[in-house]
Amino acid sequence: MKRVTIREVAETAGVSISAVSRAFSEGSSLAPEKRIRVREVAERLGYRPSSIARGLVTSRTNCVTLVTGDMSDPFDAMFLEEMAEALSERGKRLIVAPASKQGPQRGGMFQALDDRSDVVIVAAGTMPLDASDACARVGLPVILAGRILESAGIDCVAADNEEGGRLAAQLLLRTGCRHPVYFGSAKRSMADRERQESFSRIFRNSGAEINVEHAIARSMETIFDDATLMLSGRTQPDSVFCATDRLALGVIEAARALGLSVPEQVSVIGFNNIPASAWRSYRLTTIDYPVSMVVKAILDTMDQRLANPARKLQRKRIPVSLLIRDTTRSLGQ
Amino acid sequence: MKRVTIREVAETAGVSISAVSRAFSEGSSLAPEKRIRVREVAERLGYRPSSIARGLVTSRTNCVTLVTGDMSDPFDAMFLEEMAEALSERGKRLIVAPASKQGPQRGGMFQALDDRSDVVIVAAGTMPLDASDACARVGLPVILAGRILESAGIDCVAADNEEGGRLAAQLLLRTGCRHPVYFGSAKRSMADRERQESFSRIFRNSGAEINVEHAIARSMETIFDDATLMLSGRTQPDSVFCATDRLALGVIEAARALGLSVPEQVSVIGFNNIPASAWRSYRLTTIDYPVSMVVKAILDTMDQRLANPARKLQRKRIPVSLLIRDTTRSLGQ
DNA sequence: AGTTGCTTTGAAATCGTTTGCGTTACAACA
DNA sequence: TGTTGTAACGCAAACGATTTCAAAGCAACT
Repeated sequence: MKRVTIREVAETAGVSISAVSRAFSEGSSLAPEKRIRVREVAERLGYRPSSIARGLVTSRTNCVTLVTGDMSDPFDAMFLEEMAEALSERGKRLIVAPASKQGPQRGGMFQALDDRSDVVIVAAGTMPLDASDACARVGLPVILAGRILESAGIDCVAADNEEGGRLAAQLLLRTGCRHPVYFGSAKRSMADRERQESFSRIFRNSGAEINVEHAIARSMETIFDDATLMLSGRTQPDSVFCATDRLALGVIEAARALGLSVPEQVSVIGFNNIPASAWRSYRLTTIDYPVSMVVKAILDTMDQRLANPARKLQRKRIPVSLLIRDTTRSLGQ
Repeated sequence: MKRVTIREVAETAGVSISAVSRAFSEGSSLAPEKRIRVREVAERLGYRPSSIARGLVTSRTNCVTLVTGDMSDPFDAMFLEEMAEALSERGKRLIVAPASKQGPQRGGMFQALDDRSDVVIVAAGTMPLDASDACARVGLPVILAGRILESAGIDCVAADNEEGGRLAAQLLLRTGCRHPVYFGSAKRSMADRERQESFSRIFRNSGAEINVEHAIARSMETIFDDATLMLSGRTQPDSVFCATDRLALGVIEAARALGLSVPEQVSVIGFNNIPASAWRSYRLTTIDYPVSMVVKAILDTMDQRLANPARKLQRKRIPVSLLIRDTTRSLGQ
C-alpha cells in the first residue's frame, strides 16, 4: 500500500539517495553504469518519483490550469483536446477549471494559485482584477485566450476577428447580398463583438451604405428557434454571418425548415470551420480558424514566458482565412 | 515573487505555525478568536496554503485524473464538462490525460500514478494489465467508465446497453421494420458491441428471425459518406440503429441527400440524446442516457471507494430510456 | 488546596524529493 | 613522485505544510 520511495531504491541499489535522484535527472553527473543499475532497480521495484515532493523543492508542478467555459461548442471541445495532447507531449498536465459554476467561492485563477500550477490559461469567463493581481504578485503567468486585453499586462492570443468579419462581408457584398444579418451568441464575448463590428463596418462603408441587422441565439438549445425567428423577420435577410459554425448550422437547418433555399435565397457564413461544417449536407462557407495554430501559439507563448518571466508582453492574432463552400453564392454569377 | 508561507503568517500574527495550520483545518481545536485573527492576517498577507506541501504529508492531492479519448463526440465533451464541474464543487481538481497520443511512453494511468492523483477514471483507451496492476499495488483506485470489466477487480460504471438495444429493436419491430442495420463506430468499444448484440438478439429471436446487418463509420469526418454507402447498399435498409446520436444525425443527413424520407422509408434511432438531436430539423428518436446520472454514479463510487478502500466492488449500470421523437414511425399505424 | 478532566498550545518529527557544497577518486600532466 | 583539474559521490539542508505528543492553562469538582 505504501509507495516505493527514493530511499528504498537507494538502499536496494546500494547507493546514496542523491545518486538515485541524479539517475533520473538528465544533466547531472553520475557514472553511466551506475545510472543504468539504479534505473534498473527502480524499474524492478516499481519506483516512480513523487511529483509532489519534487514540486515542493523545485516549485514547479508541470501543471497548467485551463479556465474554460462550456464545452457545448465543438470548437471549444477540440481546443481542450488538442491542448491536453500538446501539453502531454511536453510532459505537462492539464487541469481543467470550469469557469461557470466555480467551487466554493473561488474562481479558476485562484484554483490555479492553490494548485501551484506553472501557468494559467484563461479561455472563458471574466477575468477579475484581484485574481489577475494575485497571479502577478506571485509570478504565476496568465495567458488570455480568445481576446486581447489592452489594459492588463497579460499575454494574449486571439483570432484575427476583424479580418474574419471583413472577409465575410466582402464575399457577401461581391455576391450581391444587400440585407445581411449578424447572428451572434447571447454571451457577447469579445470575439463576438469584434466579428460583428468589423462585419458591419465593411457594409456600412461600402458604396451602398448598408446597415447590418443583429440577432442572437439565447442558448445552444434554442439556436434553431432563434434562427427561425431571425429568418422570418420583417425584412427578410438575404445573408447571415454567424459568430460560430455551430450557429451557422442551426441557421441552415432553420432556413431549410422554412423552405428557404441556401444559398439562392439566403447565404450563410460561419466561423471556426468545425468538422461537421464539411459534411456534404452542409458544405458551409466559413472563416477557417485552425485550432492547432491557436494551441501552438498559446504553448509557444507559455514556453517563452516560462523561460523568461521578464520577457516583453505578447499579443498574438491568429490569422484566419475564407473557406468558400456551398452556402454562399458563386462569385462568378 | 516568493509566496507567503505559513511561517510568515505565524510570525506576523504572533502565533505558532501549528496554530496557523489549525486555523485552516476545520476539525482542530483552536481558540475561536485566535482562529479569526489568524485568518484575517492570512487574508491580508494573501496567504494560500500550498497544496504541494500539504500533499506531501497527507498524501492526498485532491486531484482526479480522467483518461479520456477524443472529444469530437458532444456526449464526451458534456461528460468531461459535467465531471469537471461536479469535482470542482467537491473541492477536487480534474486532470485530463489524453489516451490517444500519450506522452513519452506512458499511458494516462501511469501519469495518474506520477501525479499522485487520488483516483483515476478511465473513460477511454485500452486498460493495460500492468498499469492496472501498478495502480492496485499502491492503492490508487481506478474507476472504469463506459464498460464493465468482469475480470479485474475494478469499479465500473456503464450504460445499460442491453436495455438500450432491446428498446430500440422492439420499437422498430413494432413499427414494422424488417431490414434493420446496426451502425457502429470504427472503435468497436465495449458499449458499441453490447448495443449491437442486444439489438441483433431481439431481432433474431423475434418471430420473424430477422438478421441485422452491420456497418461502421470509419471516423467522425466520414460519417456522412459511410452512412450514404450503408443506405444505398444491396438490400436497402428500412431502419438504422446507431451507436451514438452523432452517427444518427449523419445518417439522417445522408438519407435526406439520397432522397430517402425519414421515417417513412427509413427509421433512425440514436443513443445518448445529445442536445442537437432535439433540434426541430432532426427530432431524433433516441435512447436517452443522462450524462448527469453517469457523473453522479461515478462520483458516488469514487467517494465510497475513497472512504473505504476495502469496500466491495461496485458495478453500476445506468438505466436508459426510450425517447420517441420523429425519426421512427408512429406506433399507432 | 488538591485532584481531575478538558481544551488550547507549540515544539518537533515527518513527508519524499532536489541541490549546494565539500570530499574523494582518478587520470593526466610536468 | 607530486600537482592539478575534473568527474563522481554523499551529506545535509531546504521546500511548506500536517500531526503527534506532551505540557500548560483553566474550570469544576472534592
